[in-house]
Amino acid sequence: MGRSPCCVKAHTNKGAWTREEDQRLIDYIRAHGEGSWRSLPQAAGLLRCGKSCRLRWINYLRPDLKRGNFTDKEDDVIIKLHSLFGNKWSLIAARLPGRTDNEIKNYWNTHIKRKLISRGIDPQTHRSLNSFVARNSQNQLPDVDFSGRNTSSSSSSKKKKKRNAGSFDDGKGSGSGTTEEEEEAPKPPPPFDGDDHCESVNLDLSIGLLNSVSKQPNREKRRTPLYEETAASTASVSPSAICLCWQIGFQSIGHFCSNCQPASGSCGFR
DNA sequence: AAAATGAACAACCGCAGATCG
DNA sequence: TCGATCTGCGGTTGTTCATTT
Repeated sequence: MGRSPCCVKAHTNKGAWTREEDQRLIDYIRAHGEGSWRSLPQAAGLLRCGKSCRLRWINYLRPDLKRGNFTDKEDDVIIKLHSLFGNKWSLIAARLPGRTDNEIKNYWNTHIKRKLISRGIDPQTHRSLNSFVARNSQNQLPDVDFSGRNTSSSSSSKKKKKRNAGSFDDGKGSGSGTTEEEEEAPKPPPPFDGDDHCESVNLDLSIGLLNSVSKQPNREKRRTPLYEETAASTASVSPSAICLCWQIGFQSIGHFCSNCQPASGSCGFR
């Protein structure tokens, strides 16, 4: 589209980051802060694209990242938020402190999709697969798919994996996989029913919320701690907005928006 | 033991929107 | 107001490694 490339690709490294590159990036950001990604590589002495530096920092090096397994509650929050927002991974990540959109996206594609399918729930529509078949048989189109593609390569085999993340050992990969174990265990009837849940979701609300949040200037959004920003923007967007803290399970994981009363343990909007 | 397969996830790509001059 | 630039996002690809054949 006639845009200049984000960097001079002839002199940039690609692929896995080395420990030295990571350290350079960390040192530079500690000294100068985030931002100016385009000029950062040169300033930090890195032969990397600025975009690549940003991604590495955001997804892997940021000190506030919570590495390791996703908990059951995080699973549930992700599923519920996905039913509201679709593949808006950044919005979902904003509500899961310490998790990145990339991490959640990967986790969704590799774990949760299969989990939902095994429960008979369509991962995109969050409706029962049976109802999907039934509606198709009536010649009706399914609900709009946010991504419009089918990336699932589902397999029934569960493999226990232990990997080192990145290009070297930092301990990140050592803890993954609890949800896989859960999947193997015999499950009670699913606590989360796609149909029931979807019926309770006001799509107009979710769409309005999305637009409002996305209208905020990007740089402002980034400066604000994720969960604070989320609650504040949600509350400020619309005075009559419905607080989702309770619905999506914030309180069960110890997070409250400004509309909620932690002391009482109840949400004012509930 | 080797090859094939598939899962996991880091990293890349291209686009859209925001910002700047 | 407009074009150039920067940044962030979502989708996709590449790589590694565990498991299966």
